[in-house]
Amino acid sequence: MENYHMLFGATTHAQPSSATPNSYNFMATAGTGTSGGGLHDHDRGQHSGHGGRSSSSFFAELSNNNDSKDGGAPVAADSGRGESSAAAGEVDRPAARRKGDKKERRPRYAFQTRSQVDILDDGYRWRKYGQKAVKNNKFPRSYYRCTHQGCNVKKQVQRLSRDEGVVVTTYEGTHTHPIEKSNDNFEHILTNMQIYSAMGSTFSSSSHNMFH
DNA sequence: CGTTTTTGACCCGCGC
DNA sequence: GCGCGGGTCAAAAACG
Repeated sequence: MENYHMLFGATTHAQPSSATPNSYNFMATAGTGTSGGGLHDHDRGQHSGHGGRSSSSFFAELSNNNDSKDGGAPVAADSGRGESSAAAGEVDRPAARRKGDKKERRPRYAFQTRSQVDILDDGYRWRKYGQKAVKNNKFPRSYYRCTHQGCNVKKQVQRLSRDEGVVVTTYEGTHTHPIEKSNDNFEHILTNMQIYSAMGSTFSSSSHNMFH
């Protein structure tokens, strides 16, 4: 891979924000509240609020547990995974994990950015665990997961085939650990970004429509 | 040498 | 019941 990894301003790849203000479309989806009801917000947004508002405020949580099938991705807990351990010893099968489990909240946040690079550095460390091509898009979708132990936050990045410059990043879950890198970085983005339109819950109707 | 990326296979829910 | 579409895993390669 290339080595543009650092911050935004420093990287040459990042388009000079001076001339072109990055445009960001921000939206949020509800989080799979399987158990219905529930969904307390609690306060997990403890991101070291040094300075002004913490980044969590940016990801306002939208809990519209409406009925109507959830969005295009049934993101149930990660059970499944039968895997090829067949011959190997005994890996207990999945199953046994339904019912009213209390820990099923997994909010999803998505926002659209206009940038040359797919991966925006949000201060966390991500490990790519998959890449798949989706049907109405020319570019593949990349799946990342937070490397921190116990942090099951996932993120997927996809670029629109239509506009190469538009990248859709979808976060899933909430980080349960402080950010490794400086937060300023992110704040800087926030400051520079312009939220054009916040899409409501309607977004989750079907993923196909959205990217097409 | 450890960690992350790559990449094909597998799995699962849903629609037909 | 099968096929499609999408998400995940895991082994090996790549990278530092």
